[in-house]
Amino acid sequence: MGAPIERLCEEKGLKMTGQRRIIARVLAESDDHPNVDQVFSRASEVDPRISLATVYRTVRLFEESGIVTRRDFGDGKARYEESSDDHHDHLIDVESGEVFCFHDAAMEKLREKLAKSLGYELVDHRLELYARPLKTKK
Amino acid sequence: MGAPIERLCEEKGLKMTGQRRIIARVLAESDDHPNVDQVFSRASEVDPRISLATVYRTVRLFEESGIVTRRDFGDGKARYEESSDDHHDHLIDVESGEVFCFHDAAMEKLREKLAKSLGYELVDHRLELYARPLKTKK
DNA sequence: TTAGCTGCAAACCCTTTGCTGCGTA
DNA sequence: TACGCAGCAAAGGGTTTGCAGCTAA
Repeated sequence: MGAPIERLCEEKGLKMTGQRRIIARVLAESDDHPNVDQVFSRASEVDPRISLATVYRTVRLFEESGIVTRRDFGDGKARYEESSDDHHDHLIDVESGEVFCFHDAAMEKLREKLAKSLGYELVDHRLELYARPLKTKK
Repeated sequence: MGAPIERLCEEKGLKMTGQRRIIARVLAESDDHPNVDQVFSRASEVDPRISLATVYRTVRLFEESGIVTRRDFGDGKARYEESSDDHHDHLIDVESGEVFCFHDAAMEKLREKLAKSLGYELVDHRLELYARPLKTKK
């Protein structure tokens, strides 16, 4: 890990700057879908001279390059996660705000079927479950 | 129709102003999930003196009162639709931008099951299918 | 009459962008 | 060296809000 980003910058003729390296690492090490402010503060811990504008630019660059995926869980702030092959969905714990990923094949199939039955070909989707921890006992 | 909003304003001790009546009617008559600008321009056709701020305030008031539901299809603008009992989902035609509502019981059941299997109780969800019309023939 | 509402414009928040100096290749 | 990149601050787009006058009840 760490390598893919540098390889990609090469491929695209991009310069591998210190800032990009740091932001890439922050994103790779975060599994909590951080928003830009969070990426910014984590990157700032490594190098306090990084600016918010650079984080915005870099994160967008990475998104356009397919390295990261932008998410939007309805709080008005974009969140980012490393791109992965499995098209997973998210469960948001409404009490803690934590986000969990999951993948369900049956659901995926159902989505395809549904779109087709409506005369459409699925190109993307968004599924978020907002849920509260089950109280197994009082 | 039309009545429910007035009844609700009474219940909440709200004044039934001309603006609210117009905005309520616009929302009731729209089935295309308009954003605030669209509500504003439709309301302006009825009474050009209505301000954008009033539309924002009213639409929010209606949302808090449960009369309308706010949606967010990822374009950065809130969209509104009359609240309904069926928890339907949306299919967005990525070519035309049109939005269709649908409801699928199997999917609903699957969501509940999934949340439970993760140790959660579902309180809300969001499902959007972004799709392209099937070309049945050239 | 009066509490609540509207219009206007300014303020907010997140995000993008123009410009100038800096650093990678 | 040269072009791309970073930092700063200002601008942008959607949404909210402070204030003073207006209006439904």
